[in-house]
Amino acid sequence: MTTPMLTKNQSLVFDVLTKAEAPLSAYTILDKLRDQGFRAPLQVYRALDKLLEYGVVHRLESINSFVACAHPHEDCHSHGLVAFAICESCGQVIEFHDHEVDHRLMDWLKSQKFKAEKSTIEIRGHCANCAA
Amino acid sequence: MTTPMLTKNQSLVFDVLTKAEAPLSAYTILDKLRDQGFRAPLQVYRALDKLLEYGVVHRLESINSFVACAHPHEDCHSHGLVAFAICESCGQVIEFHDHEVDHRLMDWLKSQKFKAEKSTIEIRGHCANCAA
DNA sequence: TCAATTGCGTTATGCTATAACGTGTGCAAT
DNA sequence: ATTGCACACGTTATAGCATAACGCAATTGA
Repeated sequence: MTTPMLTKNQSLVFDVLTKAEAPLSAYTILDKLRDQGFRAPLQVYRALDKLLEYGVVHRLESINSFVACAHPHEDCHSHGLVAFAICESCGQVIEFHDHEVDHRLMDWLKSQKFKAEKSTIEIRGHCANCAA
Repeated sequence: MTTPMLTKNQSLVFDVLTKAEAPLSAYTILDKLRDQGFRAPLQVYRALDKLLEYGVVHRLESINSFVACAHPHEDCHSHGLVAFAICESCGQVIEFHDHEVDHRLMDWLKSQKFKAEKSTIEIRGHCANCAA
């Protein structure tokens, strides 16, 4: 999908996520944008919905947070499953695409006649820096 | 880990999950146990915490729900990663263990010097019955 | 006996997400 | 030009998920 021009709210939310060093919750984003006129959660969620749809932002289900896509120039939908390693100390996220994991899972789903639509692969732990 | 004797609350919660045909949220479990004397969310969450620790229940992060382990006689921790296919129509969950996906992800994590602690693999879509 | 641990019950609170309403703007079709 | 539509936006209210903090009771082991 080609990403269309972002609206003002979408740009504000995207910028906050891009500049962040770790995933942010919707309410954290809201707080960071109060000075820009944001007042309610829906303003954030609506922008996030679009950014997710465009594939430029990912949602991390296991920590109820959002992160800018680490590969902004490619289409995340085109390189299959996305996996995330999330450091529970520093919050850093490493994004990972692997066709082999992808194929293996898809083969299994096929054998179950299961039609996949959305997938989540998230590993929580500690990154190289934080693993004491 | 050997599962110790369950307490009364833990047994009640576990029974509800075992008899359910789909994952249940903590608040749904609470409602089902009001007749048994449950009054507050914490009673459910505390039982769930223990059941998760014992490995007899799984948490589905992407839908904020809980499901009894499909392989109650084995130790889910011993066969590596667990993956779930979740039907968005009927709610049915198929649990899946695959060493190849496991190894592949673990190798990648190792290459990143990332110490994995908890993992989530969840695929949402439609099961064979519900895929129109 | 005393202290430590564990489970339990209760109240209150905080965090996450969406429903439902209405407004304004741009744009295409008639 | 006006009508109708689609879309983004703003606001208030509410629903749904999860935990903090308190105190009590039972158990265990030094």
